[in-house]
Amino acid sequence: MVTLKELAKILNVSVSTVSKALNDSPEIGERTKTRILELAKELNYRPNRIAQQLKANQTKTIGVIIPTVLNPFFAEALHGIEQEAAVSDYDIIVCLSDESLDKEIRSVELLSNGSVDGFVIALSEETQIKDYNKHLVELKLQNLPVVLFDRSIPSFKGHYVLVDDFQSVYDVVKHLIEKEHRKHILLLSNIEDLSVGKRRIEGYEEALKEHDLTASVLNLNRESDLRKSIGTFLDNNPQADAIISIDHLTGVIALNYLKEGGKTIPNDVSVVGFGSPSTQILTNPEMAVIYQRAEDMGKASMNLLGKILSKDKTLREKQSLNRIKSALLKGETII
Amino acid sequence: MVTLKELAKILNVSVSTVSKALNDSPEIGERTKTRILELAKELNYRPNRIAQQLKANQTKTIGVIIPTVLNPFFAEALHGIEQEAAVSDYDIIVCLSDESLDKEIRSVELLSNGSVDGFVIALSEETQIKDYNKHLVELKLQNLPVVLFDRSIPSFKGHYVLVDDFQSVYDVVKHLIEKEHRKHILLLSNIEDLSVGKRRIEGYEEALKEHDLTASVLNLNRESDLRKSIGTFLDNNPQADAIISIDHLTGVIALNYLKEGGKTIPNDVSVVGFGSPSTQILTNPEMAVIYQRAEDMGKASMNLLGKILSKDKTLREKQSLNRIKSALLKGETII
DNA sequence: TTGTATGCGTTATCAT
DNA sequence: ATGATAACGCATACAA
Repeated sequence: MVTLKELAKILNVSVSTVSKALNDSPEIGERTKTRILELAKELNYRPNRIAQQLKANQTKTIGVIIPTVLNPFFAEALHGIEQEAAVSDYDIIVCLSDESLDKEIRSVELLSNGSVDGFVIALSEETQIKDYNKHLVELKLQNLPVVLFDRSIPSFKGHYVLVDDFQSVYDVVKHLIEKEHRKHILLLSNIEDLSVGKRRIEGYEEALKEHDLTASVLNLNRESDLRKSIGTFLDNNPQADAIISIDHLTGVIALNYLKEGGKTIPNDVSVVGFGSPSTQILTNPEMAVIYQRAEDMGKASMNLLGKILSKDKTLREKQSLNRIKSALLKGETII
Repeated sequence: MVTLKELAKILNVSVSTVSKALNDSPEIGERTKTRILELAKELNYRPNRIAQQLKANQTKTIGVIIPTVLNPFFAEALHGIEQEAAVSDYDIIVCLSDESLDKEIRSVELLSNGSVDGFVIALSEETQIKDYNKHLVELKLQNLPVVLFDRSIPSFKGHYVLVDDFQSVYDVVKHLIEKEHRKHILLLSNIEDLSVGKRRIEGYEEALKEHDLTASVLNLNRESDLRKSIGTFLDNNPQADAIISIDHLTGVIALNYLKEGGKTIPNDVSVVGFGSPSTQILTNPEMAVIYQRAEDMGKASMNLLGKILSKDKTLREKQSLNRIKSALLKGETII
């Protein structure tokens, strides 16, 4: 890597002159400026980012911790985060928790040592179940801003980006009942342990209750053979005229199963799932989906974090704090 | 952030003593060591990663540049990369090229300024089409190791992690012909512009040629309405008794279309697609898939890069190079 | 056993 | 207009 020092040596000027010239400081004369600029270009000089980060006490990097990237929802969210980060010149460091609290904690610790300026996190399933918050509190203590999205835990108050899962399912079920005159609506889930799952099921139950219909929920979270379980469930509920799936998978499976059983979709049975347009293309007729705007949530989260980072005085506080620290260490007195 | 300096101040020892103690140097006495360790723990001291990186001229971070994370193949590959990186204590910075050469170049430039120790890259479609390699050559020049996976370009020689796409498709088609006695095998593709797409189509054509069968390929790369195009194509080829899809999408669509048209899968028509087990769960009966071991490729790529990084003398060279540089700058003579 | 000095590459303050 | 110096936080060769 070409450094300032080398440029300075070659041109017989001081390092600070080179630095100022490259930063287009008005202090430097035009002639020397061009000389320096030209050489820098020729040698393809690029300021060492790490050194800049150390100096500025700022990394322009965000830590992103999500459960997995295999789930299309998080893949899309990550895409949104990356896009939004790019426009603000932020890099993202990605860690995957695999739905494990332990890995999540380790990732937080790994990155909260100066590696990043802030975090965008989707909590792991285990974190939610255990309602564990110490690692998040620790970040707060260190003045590292965090934005949580999609999943929340009661014990931690902070910046959240969430959609109203209760309302969205409630609305859909209400529509099925009132507009499509459905009376036997089944709910399929493999995410009932998650906060979003719970909320969605509540929305379903509430809508049914208001119309004096009975709820029928199939929980598959720890099920391995999804298709078999769903098949059995559907066979046991032949009167079903609507299915609502609250994840991105069970709806597709149910729809295929029903079609194979000779049902016409959506005439005989309405099938509504969660997901995004890319989920829909896989079924024919296209399954109705509650459009989970994962990408938008990602963007919104990153955007929020960016605002916090720029507005927050944390940065300036850090800077001045450092001055104070230095002074104290030298034994000076602070006014 | 708590620093060495602060710990030193509090305990009335020097910074280097603290540093050595925390790195468990045998130079330091047991008593002082424990004192220091305890305080460090109490104040939750964590070495500033950026400073360490600057000092060591090494970031323990890998730049990952992939076209997108919305395509399950790359999502899985990323997952593999992350896993493998984690075991070697590497962080990964992820950039998405969106299949654009321009974004890919920018990402490379963004990260090749000391931010990362090496790269794992899946080239963008545009990069492949244009056979552009300057940014990669530039990395070589800077001694930044690169591992490319899944997609190759003729003009760049370097570390590649690829699967034999020709062979895999060739084998499958041969099997369809010889074992399942299929005679009218259609190929569906929406990736014919990519190197992998080309190779797969060649494998298909070769196998057909050897049996004197005629190839029939549907290229959909720039098609917007996949389902409609596929439907028309299938309608125009009613004699088809096998479909091979060389991407992760068109096979699923074709299978659903055929089933709806009353065909029995796989009795009437065999359908084989590309993808992974998670693709299969979406269709019923499960579509046969050529298992694209995306995760393994990701792991292999990262693993290879890790080996290059550790074995390569680059590091030591860098170190000694720095000494030499320093010496030269001071005007000293090198022996 | 502990401390001093130096350097990683950059930027900013203060002299000249 | 240019340069010397210090500082960011850490690690290490060298002194004591």
